[in-house]
Amino acid sequence: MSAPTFSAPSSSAPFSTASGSDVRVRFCPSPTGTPHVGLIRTALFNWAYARHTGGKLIFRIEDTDAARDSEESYLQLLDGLRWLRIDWDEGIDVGGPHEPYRQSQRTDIYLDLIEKLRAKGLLYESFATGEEIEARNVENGRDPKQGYDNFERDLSDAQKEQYRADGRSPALRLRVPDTDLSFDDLVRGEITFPAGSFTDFVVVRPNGAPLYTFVNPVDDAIMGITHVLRGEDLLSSTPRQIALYHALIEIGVTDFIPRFGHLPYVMGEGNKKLSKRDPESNLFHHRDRGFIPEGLVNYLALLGWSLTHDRDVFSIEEMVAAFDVVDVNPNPARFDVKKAESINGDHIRLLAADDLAARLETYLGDLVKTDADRALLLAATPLVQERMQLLGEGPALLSFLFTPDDALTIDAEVMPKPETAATLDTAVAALADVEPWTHDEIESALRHDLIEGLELKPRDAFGPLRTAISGKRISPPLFESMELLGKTSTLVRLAKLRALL
RNA sequence: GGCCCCAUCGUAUAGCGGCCUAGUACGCUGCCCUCUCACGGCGGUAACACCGGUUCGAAUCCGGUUGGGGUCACCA
Repeated sequence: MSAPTFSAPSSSAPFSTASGSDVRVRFCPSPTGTPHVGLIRTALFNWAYARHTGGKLIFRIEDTDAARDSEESYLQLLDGLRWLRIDWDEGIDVGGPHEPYRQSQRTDIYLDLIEKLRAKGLLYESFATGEEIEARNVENGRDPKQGYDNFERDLSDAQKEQYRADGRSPALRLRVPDTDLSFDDLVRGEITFPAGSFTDFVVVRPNGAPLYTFVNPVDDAIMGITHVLRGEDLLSSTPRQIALYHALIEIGVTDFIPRFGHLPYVMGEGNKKLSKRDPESNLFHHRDRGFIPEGLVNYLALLGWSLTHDRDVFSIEEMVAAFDVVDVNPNPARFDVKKAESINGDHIRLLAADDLAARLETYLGDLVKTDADRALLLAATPLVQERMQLLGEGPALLSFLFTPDDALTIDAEVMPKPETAATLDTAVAALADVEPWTHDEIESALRHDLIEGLELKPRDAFGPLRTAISGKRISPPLFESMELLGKTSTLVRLAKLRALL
C-alpha cells in the first residue's frame, strides 16, 4: 500500500465559493452542561450569516462522548435557542436530507467511510500508546510535547502481526500531507501552518469508535457545509481537518473544502476565557435575571461585531440585514455585565406596554393571580418601564401594588421620624375628599396642603408618603402609584404608618 | 518549548494611508430636569503596547520586540 499523494497544493485547494443562498452553515454543539454564552454567540453568528445570505443553517448534535453528553443538556440547548428565536433549516427536530442529525445515530455512515479511507491507504493502523510516544520523543531528543512523530506510517505486516500477537489493537490515524497547509480565514485572513506542525492524528479508537476529529469534518462534508464559523479554539486543528477533507475528496464524499472563520473568544474578568464555572457564562443565568431575548442577542452580537460606528442598540432584523462574518473583529471580547444590562434596559423601553406586562408576569410569580391583577399590572407597567434594566427588577418595584394593606412591610431604612406625623395627618385630610381619584387631582391636593400649606420641601413632603404607600425607598411615581392603589388603600396605608410613629 | 492567533480609552468597538489635536456606547463623573429611583438633555474623564522601516504622510502597510491567549488527547 503506497502513501497517497496530495496533488492539490493548499493554495489551489477547492475551497467553497458559496456566497448567497448556496451558503450552508452549521451549529454543532456537544450537549454537555448548560449552554455557554460563547457557544450561543457562535450559534447567533452562524444564524445571522445564514439569514443574511439567504442560505441554510444546519443544527447537528455531536454526541460522540457518551460519558459527558446528556439528554438534559440537549434539551437545554433547544430551550435556549428557541428562547432567543434562533431557528434552523435542517437538523434536529426539523429534519432534512441528511438525517439523522445526532452523531450517535450515524455510526454506520462513519464505519463505511472509514473502510473506504483504509482501502485507499489514507488511514493507517497505529499501535503506540501515549506513554510510548512520549518515551520515543524523549529518546530522540524531541520535546515530549511535540506529540506523535508519524513513525508507524509504514509498519510492515510482520510488525503489525507482532503487535496483535501481543494482544494490542490499533487505533487509526490519518496520514497528513508533508506540506504546508494554508487557508484564508474569514475573520483573520491568510493563515499558513508549516509542514510538520500538525501530525498524523487518531480518527478511530482501537474499539472502532470514530472520534470528533473524524466525525466533525465528515458530517460537514456530507452535509455540504460551505462555511465553518466556530470558536478560535479550533483554529489549530484546521490544518488537520483540511487534510481530512483532501482524503474525503479523494474518496468522493465531497468536492470542496469549506471556508473557515474563527470567532474570537468570549472572555470573563481579567484575560481568562469565560469558564463554565462562571455564572456569567450560563445563558439561563441571564434569562433568570430578566434579560429579554432582544437585549441579550443585541449584546452578544456586540461581542466581536458592530452595526455602525455610532449605534449599538439595534434589532435582530437590523443585524441580519447587515451581518457579514468578514466584519467580525478577531480580538477576544470581554463579557461586560453592565453594558449588557444597559442594552437590555434600552430594549425593555422599546417594548409595547402589553408585551412588557406579559413578560413581567412570569417574574412576579404568585403576586399576579386574577384578571384584575393583570389589569393592574398592565396599568402599572408604563410606570416601571423606564426604571429597569432587567425584568427581575419588577417585583421590587411593583409588589406593593399587589400586597394587601395589612401585609405591607416598611423597610427600616425609610421609616420616617416621629415629626412627620403632621405630614401624614395633613396628607390624609387632603386626600379625603379628592374627587375624581386621578394622579393629577391627588398631586394638586397634596401640593396645596403640604408644599404651600405646611411649607415643606417636596422631598420632605412626599418621602413619608412614599414610605407609607410602598414601604420602600424606591418606587414608581407617587401620585400615579396612589391612583393605581385606589383611594381606600392609600388612606389606609397612610393611617397605618401614622399609627406606627 | 514548537506551531498558531491577538494587540485603539477600564470595557465593547469605529477606523481599512491624509476626513484623527482618534468617533460612539457602557462605566465613572459634573450640571440640568425631578416626589424617590430612573429616563432624558448638556459637559467631563480616558486609548492607537514598544522599536524600527516603507511613504510627502501611518492607529492604519512591513519587520522585530514585549505582553496576552490557544493548541500540541485514543475530549469535544
